[in-house]
Amino acid sequence: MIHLSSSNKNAISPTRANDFPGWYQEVVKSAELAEMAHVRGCMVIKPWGYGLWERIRDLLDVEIKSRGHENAYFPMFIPLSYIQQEAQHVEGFAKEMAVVTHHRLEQRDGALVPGGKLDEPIVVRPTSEAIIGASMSQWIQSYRDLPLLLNQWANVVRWEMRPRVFLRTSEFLWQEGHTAHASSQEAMEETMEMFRVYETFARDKLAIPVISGEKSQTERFPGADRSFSIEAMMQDGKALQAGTSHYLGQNFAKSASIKFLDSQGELKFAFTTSWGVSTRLIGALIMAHGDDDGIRLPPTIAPSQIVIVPISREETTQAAVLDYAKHIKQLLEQAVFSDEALRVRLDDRPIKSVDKKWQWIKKGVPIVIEVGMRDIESNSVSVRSRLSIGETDNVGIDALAPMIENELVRIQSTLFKDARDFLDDHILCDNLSFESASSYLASGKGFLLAKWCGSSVCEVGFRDQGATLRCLPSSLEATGSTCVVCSSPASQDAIFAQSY
RNA sequence: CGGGGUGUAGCGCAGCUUGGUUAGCGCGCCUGCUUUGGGAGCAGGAGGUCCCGGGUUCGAAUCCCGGCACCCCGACCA
Repeated sequence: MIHLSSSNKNAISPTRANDFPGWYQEVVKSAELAEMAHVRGCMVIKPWGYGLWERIRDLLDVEIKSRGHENAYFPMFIPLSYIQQEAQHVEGFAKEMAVVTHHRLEQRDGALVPGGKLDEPIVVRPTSEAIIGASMSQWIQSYRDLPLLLNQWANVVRWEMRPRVFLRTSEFLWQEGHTAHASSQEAMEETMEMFRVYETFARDKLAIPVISGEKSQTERFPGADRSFSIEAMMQDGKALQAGTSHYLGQNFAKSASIKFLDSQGELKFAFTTSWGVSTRLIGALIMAHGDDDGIRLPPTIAPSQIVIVPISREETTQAAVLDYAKHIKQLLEQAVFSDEALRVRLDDRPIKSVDKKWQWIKKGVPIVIEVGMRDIESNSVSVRSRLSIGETDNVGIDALAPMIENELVRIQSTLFKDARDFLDDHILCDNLSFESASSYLASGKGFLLAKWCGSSVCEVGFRDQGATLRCLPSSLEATGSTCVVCSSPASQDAIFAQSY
């Protein structure tokens, strides 16, 4: 190992410890992931950030399709009357709906003003249950038409009060699955199946450990009978809902009239589900894995896993170094990580190599390979892992491909392990008094795993501490036997935390 | 929509309290030389409606009034 780092200076500031929100924004900016657009609450997703979304999309799309779902596309404009059909749905989304009321602009006194008022206002989809339900009602007549398994990759709009890039923007990208089934049991199985897909995806692809569980009644999706979420922990101890799966029962079937004749000739309402993850996952990646030098990307998700930086300041050697770099690129593209060929990028931009190095570190590329004349002469390269940016490893070409494959595996598993250790270290599961639990939650340093009696009064017992009931975990058990809020006998386990 | 904060070069900021040369600094950018496996050095250079509008004044980045935007903390949420 050669130690090259001559200073303790971080690539970005502030640090996580000094100012976590400021750090988050600086990571987004310095990694060129996105920037806020001039339209309030909207973001411009830049190529590197969109590359992350493309990875998420491509990997998840395989999982979705392999379970029999087909992609389709529905309009982003929804007639107001469709939205009005499901009462809970209306209540949940009305406050954040963008409404289109005109269909034309007119010149008036030198300014463009809306003209052509619509008879019925159109809302921009905040989610597509309503409009997909309308199609489902036409497409489904018989039990032979079921199950109907759809998914769409789309943008949605929710007029948010307090936008934060990737975490809460007025427009965001997501995937929304919508299915209809003949029986409650089958719909419930679908809900759980996709829930497990998200849980596994977060763990194996994003390297983010999650706590999965059912949402309480008050936290449920508007219009759902049951909602399930995966909750990830950010490095400031707050929870981030990273994916949801909903069992909608017959609520939307009734409001959209999704009916079918069963095998006995009886007309019945279908049972529907919906499930989604969004560009918020990129925010989760940042806050789960980032360090004080920027984002750190799990190799599975990195748009480029390896960046090769040629080092050749003398013009006479540039061609040779570039050729060598291309050779290394070809060599590595034969190697494999997670059943895919390595994604290798050669950075031959005409800027200083040391600047390139720092740029890629801030962008979270798992491995940067630096090559120069010295490497050519010794038939080797310098390998710098994102896990230890201050050192490089000199690796002979013969050993390079397997070494890189191993290092990518190590990075993927280390990021997951570190995140899991952090999660484990920041879940308090002692049997606390209400006062102790309150002060712990108010500090915002982690999750509380505690017993809950199930009452909606106790559910919001930590409202003053800024904490809510995140989910009722399916695989964790709290100590004690009484409700952390009211002290009456309780059997349900609950995760309380501050959240994004 | 409440409470606080901030708007000055691409980015980060100083100057404002107590109005007074040509508005500065660091980083970045451009040119040249030096350096040449490392977040380099020297010299020169480009880049500003000091958020917008009004007011006070001989004179406003600075004081006053009114807007707007962004950030942080709440209420709301993927």
